[in-house]
Amino acid sequence: MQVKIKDVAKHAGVSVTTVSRVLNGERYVKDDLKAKVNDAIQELGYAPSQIARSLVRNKTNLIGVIVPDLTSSFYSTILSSIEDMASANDYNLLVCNISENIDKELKYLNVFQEMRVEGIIIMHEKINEEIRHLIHKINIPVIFSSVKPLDQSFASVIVDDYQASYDATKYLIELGHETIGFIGGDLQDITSGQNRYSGYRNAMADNGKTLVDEHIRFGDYKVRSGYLHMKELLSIERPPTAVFAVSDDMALGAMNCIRDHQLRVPEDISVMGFDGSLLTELVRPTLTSMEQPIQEMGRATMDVLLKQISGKKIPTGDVVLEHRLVIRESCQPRI
Amino acid sequence: MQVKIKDVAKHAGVSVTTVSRVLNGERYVKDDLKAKVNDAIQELGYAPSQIARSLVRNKTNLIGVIVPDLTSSFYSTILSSIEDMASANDYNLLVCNISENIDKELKYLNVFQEMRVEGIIIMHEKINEEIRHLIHKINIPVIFSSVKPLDQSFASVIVDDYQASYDATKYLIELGHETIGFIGGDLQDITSGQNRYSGYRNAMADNGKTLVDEHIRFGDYKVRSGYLHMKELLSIERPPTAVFAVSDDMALGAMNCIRDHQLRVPEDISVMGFDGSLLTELVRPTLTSMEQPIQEMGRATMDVLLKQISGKKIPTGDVVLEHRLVIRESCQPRI
DNA sequence: ATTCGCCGCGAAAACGTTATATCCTTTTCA
DNA sequence: TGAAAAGGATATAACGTTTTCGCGGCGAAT
Repeated sequence: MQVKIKDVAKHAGVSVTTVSRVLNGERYVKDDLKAKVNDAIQELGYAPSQIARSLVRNKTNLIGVIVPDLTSSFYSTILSSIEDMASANDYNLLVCNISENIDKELKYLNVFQEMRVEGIIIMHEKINEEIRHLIHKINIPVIFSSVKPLDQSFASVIVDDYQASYDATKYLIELGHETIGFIGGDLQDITSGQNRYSGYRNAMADNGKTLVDEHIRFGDYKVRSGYLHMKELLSIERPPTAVFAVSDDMALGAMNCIRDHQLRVPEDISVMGFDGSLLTELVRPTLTSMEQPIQEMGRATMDVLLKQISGKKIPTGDVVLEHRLVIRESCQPRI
Repeated sequence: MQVKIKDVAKHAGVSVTTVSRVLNGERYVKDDLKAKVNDAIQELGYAPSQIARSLVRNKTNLIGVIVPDLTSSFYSTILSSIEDMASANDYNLLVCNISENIDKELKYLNVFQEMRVEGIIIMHEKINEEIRHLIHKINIPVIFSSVKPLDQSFASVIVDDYQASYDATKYLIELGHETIGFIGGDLQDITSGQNRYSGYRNAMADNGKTLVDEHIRFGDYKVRSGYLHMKELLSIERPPTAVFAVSDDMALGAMNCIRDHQLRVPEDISVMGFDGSLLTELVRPTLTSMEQPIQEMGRATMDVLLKQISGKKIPTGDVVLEHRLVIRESCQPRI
């Protein structure tokens, strides 16, 4: 059986209350007693039970995180940054990896509620009515990181996806490309689906480029999806000279596909990514990408959440971070 | 304030005990009462407090995980697999990302103890005396995943790193390579440092290849490290015609370096990786690699840990999984 | 007809902490 | 000098559950 505060008290010859005082660094304990208590703690190897502590303090120092895919470079980087911030603020992370598994998400939201987590971070926006309702019901601060759900009542930390996509497309246009393929995300996603698509459309239209239906495809942000859609783009009569994929993973897939068709990036086709994940520097050619400040996104997420938890309501629901075009090797002027 | 079991009891007109019985699916509750209780739970939106439950049951359903680097494809894949198994067995994961930060590890081990986690998973082997001592002291089942520390008293799930490395090297030898560069890990690591190095050495010696000091280098498993060490290998007079890096990340770094020097993989230099991470299929050329069964490793880890937790002591401390050479494009016969 | 055992329920005692109330000292200050 | 304030310690009541125990009622077995 674990040693408990009572044992420490007995061993040190003081009351339980005094031990508790020493543990929590309160005043009103003389140094000699404090020393005796600390010795006892040391000797018995006592570690206070956070469970009991949480119960009486009504505070768990727990934060629940729902990640769509742990193995994705993008999400794991955000998570890593979130973990740093959490640890620095003495919060612990309960993580759930829902790989497209909607049931698991529902289950975990319940677990989070039962565990009395103080806040919840969600990194995807495909929330159905049931989940939306549940989130509202449980009355725990929730923040969306890197995505923004339709429901305006939820806080979120994002970039301006529309503008970022607009800027990325514009850059390709400025390089002289007349035809620019687009590999988008799920149109049911507002943030990364619709907004990025609109940005692309409007940049094209504003600059007098015609939108070709054949050049526009929608994937699921993953490498394989980028590969397959690129294959389709290459199969049409006059493939675009540049391709904008709304995730680095899909951009990588596209690059691989292009190479597998004996074409070169960027000489034959320029490829632009989105996210600024670690991948961009690991692949050859290095990937020009519309970068989200991933690290900062994690930090900002925790920042806002911690404020929500401590009761300081955030004035606006959204924190919009700056996107940044990082030019590497995968895009070049149209010759 | 949260609604509690007492409120449910009052609302349903029964005793607290009865509500608890319904919650835990015990017998001895008549159907009509059960229905009334369930209605009350529904109406009040009651979720039982795991905190209180844990306290009285002396069981938290929590498992602590210490990951060296969340952003690494290898670790995040193991973690993802561990999470799946945990979730399936109604366990929740408390994750800690220690990026070379030894203090953070110490801190988290304490947190794990205070949180009364039922088991701890550690994915690195650089544990110093203090940590070793602490782990022994806290008396919670601990298992090492993908690594095996010197201390034989700890359980672990690994591959036979020596043999895997031996086999990988032998494959390169069989391809006709006379000179094979080696980019190893930290020699202070038993599993991935020493064992893999010995495997390489012995495979070379057993097949009459001379070991060239200049061809042997030691990195830190990361992409950048592979790049830098490959640069050194390329700077010597007669670079090896094949290179074996003991992580896929380093192998990728090596490939990038080779390409940046206007050489081709595998035509000029063959590159062999280790791990079988997702990267292997994402890069071009695809990476031949000595694959660890990453998914299974996560599963086996949880499997053993759960048995340890339930008190069924595991006969042997180690579970050794099968490694497998997966031949892709990055290695070819020496011409 | 009495005992025995299972049902079906509730009251109350845990679980390991912190918070509250209380009590005795000692110090401070008018 | 006396009263109030502050310091130092304790006993006890929470916190929200599960578990133990006990107590009727009822059918079956003795």
